Amino acid sequence: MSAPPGRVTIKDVAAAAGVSKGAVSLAFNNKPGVSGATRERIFAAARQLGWAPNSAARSLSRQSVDTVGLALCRPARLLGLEPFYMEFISGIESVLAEHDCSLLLRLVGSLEEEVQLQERWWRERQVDGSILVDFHQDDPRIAPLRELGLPAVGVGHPDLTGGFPSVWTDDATAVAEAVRYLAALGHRRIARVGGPAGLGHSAIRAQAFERTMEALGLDGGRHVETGFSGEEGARATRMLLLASDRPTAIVYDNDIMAVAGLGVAAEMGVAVPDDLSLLAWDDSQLCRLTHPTLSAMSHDVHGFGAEVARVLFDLLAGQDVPSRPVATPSLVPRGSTAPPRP
Amino acid sequence: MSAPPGRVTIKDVAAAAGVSKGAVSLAFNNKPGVSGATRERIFAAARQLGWAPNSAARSLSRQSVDTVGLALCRPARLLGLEPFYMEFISGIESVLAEHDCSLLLRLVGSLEEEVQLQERWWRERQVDGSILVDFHQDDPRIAPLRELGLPAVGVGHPDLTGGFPSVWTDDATAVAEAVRYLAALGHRRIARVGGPAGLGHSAIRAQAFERTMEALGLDGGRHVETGFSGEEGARATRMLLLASDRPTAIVYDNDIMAVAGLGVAAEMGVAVPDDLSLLAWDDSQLCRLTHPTLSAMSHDVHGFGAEVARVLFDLLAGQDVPSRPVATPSLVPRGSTAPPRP
DNA sequence: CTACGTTGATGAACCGGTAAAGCCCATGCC
DNA sequence: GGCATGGGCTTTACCGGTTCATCAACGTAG
Repeated sequence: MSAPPGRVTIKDVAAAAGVSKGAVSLAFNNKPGVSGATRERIFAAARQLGWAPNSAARSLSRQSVDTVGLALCRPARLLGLEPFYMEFISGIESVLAEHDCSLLLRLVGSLEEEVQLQERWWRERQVDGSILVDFHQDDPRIAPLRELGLPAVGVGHPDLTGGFPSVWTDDATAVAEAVRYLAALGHRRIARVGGPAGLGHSAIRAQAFERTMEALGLDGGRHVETGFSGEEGARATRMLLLASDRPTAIVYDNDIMAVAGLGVAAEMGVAVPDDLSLLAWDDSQLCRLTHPTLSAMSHDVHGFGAEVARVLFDLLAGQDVPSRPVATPSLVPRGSTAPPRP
Repeated sequence: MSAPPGRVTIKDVAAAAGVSKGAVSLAFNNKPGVSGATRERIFAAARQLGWAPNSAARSLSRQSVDTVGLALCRPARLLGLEPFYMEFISGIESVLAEHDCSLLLRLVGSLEEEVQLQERWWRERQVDGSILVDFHQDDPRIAPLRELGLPAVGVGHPDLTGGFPSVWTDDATAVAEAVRYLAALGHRRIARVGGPAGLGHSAIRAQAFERTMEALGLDGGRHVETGFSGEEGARATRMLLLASDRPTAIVYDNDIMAVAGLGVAAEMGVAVPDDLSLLAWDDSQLCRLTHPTLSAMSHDVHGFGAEVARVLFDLLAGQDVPSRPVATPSLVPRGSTAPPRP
């Protein structure tokens, strides 16, 4: 017999290497107190028995679980479509992996449900900390989770994250850039199709949009606040295009809605970009697949996620973590924007 | 003082309720041996102290962690685009949640890396079992993971999953339906843009495609095996459309490539569906956003994920689990398919 | 009145690691 | 030679639950 299959523990390894379990623990955690030779024997024994330290036991004595939580609160149908999240998650994971840390992911139906979940995660010590996304204005998660003492970093402007250290993109500046660009092309009637009104970054973008339009002396740009789904984007676009003084340019809050907008324009026989310019947000590969290709406000979503994870680690390490912005999204002009036809 | 903040354990609850920790444990696990009155006192104490059982401690003695693993092995950029996975994951989670079980998700770069990861997960008992997806022919994960004794369910045809109980869609039948439909419309030159050749289900679909074409007496349909990305789909489409006897219909292996194909057709001035019919796979919202809308082989991806999770639970419960198919994808005709122009 | 079965609860032994204190021996130094 | 030093390893006490053998108290049947 070699491996007593199934249940090999540190004790077996210790026995096989002829040392105490303390020594095995030291060796496996790269701590001083074991000679090179012994260390070798221990590793050899472990390898042969196929042993790795039991994570539950380790968490129990270490008082940390090397896991962080992320709850996403949008209908799955939407999430699947938004290239943003997978990319973001992959960025998070790239950093977690360096620390041998895992991501606990959960899709929830409402913010209240998320609060429940985060409370359980934290009370049961299933996570060392969490990442909070999609802040609403006066977000209902803030109070209970702060009181709980959950270590968490917020993704969103510091004004929104209510004291949780945050990582954010400067959407206001990006919106201004987008509008100025369209205005420079000669557009006067610029519209915006945004996400849900309650969502913090929607509000920020909406305000920046208004302000920039005003600053440029353009009449109150119309904006429609809707969901993030393609269907809603399509409906909003249809509405805008049916109005008497239809806009000559539309800025969308994500890329899926922009794709939908493109579809609607085609369906209505409105030429893009000649009769209508479209500008997407959260540039993903999708923007390069359509015809015409979609101009977009592009940013490094993977890097964004990675930065969030880094901040969380700093926080967990007990550091005093200041909120910090990541690079501002920048305009990538493609085929869907052009000067309006005179 | 009420809550000694941070570290309230079962002992504190027991003390507060005036019982032993054993009693608290019994109460919280709904086991007999505590009277109704005591049970009440215990719950009251726990609620007041904000206590929930520490998951590490519980896993340690229970010998199970209520967590299952899922590793996805495609570049993040792709994953984000494929609506399939998020939907699939959400299906998995809907069932896991019922069992208070969590999903450990990880993106990996190669199958070898996945093997490493699964080994670690299992050896360290971070998971009770795993879900394996994207089987290749002669998949290199099978041997090591079977030897390891990892409880896992495979997503894919039983021929591919090498002894792991599997849940699968009958792609061969679906492909046949797709081809027959196009043939019935009058198409003679039908092409297929498939996923990577190594991928098991690509091979199955490819073979079914060939066979059906043959059975219908159509000349060897051309098919291109490529990646799953939009860019690759676009390139493949361009290639097909530039050939001397260009196809009048193309079947894609996912929806993102079909969208890309639509873009290419537009760019090349090929009218869809008049000059070219397109048929997507893995129907998602995306297919309804384009113009024309995309006909697709549609299936219930959420339900698929849920079924996979159910099978895994059965397996973990020690049942003997037979492989089972879920519903075959079925054709949803939309605007991108029509009889070829004479 | 004793024997017996139940119910409600306790205490101690685990689960499989980590961490800190302790022990032994070789060395260095005065 | 005596004594501090420290490397190498063992011992032991946790971590916070679950589980099981045990026991007291309280009917209830014989």
